Amino acid sequence: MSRAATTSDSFNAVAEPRRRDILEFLAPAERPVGAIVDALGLAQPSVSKHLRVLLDVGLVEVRRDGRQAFYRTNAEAIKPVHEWTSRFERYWRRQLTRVKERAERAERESERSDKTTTYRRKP
Amino acid sequence: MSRAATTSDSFNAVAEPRRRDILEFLAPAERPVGAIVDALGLAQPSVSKHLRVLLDVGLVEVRRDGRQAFYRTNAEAIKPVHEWTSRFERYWRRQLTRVKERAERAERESERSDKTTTYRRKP
DNA sequence: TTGACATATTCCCATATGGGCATATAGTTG
DNA sequence: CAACTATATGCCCATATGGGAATATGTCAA
Repeated sequence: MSRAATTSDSFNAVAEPRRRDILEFLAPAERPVGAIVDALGLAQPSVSKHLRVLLDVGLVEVRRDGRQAFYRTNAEAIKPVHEWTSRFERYWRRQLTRVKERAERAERESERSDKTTTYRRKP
Repeated sequence: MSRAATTSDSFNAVAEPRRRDILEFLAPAERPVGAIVDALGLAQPSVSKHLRVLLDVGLVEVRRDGRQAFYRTNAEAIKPVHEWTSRFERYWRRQLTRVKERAERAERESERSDKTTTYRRKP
């Protein structure tokens, strides 16, 4: 079935670096498409397409005035992502604690070796 | 150039619903691959592939013991995503305020019509 | 060594982009 | 109406998946 459509949810829409840039740019105040093009140095069609995706998932809103289209970030649509990541807050806090304890322990006991090892890619 | 590789960053890795499920499942404690397969009802090869992606971006860690591989969520790798979304917190708070004010105003003044309209897709 | 068990890889395929470029749509102005 | 401006779409193409099935790799037990 291939990949899920970016059009379906905020998580996918936000996975695109350029779209994140656009969202940041449009968060303080609404801007016409041309301003985004100038500010981010992207091609106009490209910006329109990204805006289309963002609009489809509700991450931005538009206000048309004459031949211009003023877009603006709809911050509320980012909340779901924020909330999802928040569920892990307790865990990374806990991990930090563990790391600290481990460091202090290592400082006390000079040396030792574990039977099992924990790997992490791309160190 | 096509789409950015999911392998490159947490944002893309987390865009996959199944991978989010896996991360949640592995957050409380490490689990062997088989446990994930059973718990989420996914095919074993599929799980291995998702774990591979998560491992590449550092979202999980492995501890090998015999023929089993115990995976565990590395919550800290989710922080960047959390922090990025946090930058919009002030905006959605502000928006909520605006919405509330608008509602109260509407309650007072019976009717009125705006010159410009704000659209949102897929209402 | 052989066979069972736990994971990881590889192949193949259908689908979804994202970028570049050209063109279609409006809305504006002379 | 014609020329111009601001955006939106359509096309084509290279690339990255994700799932399913089959197979490879590694480990343990008899």
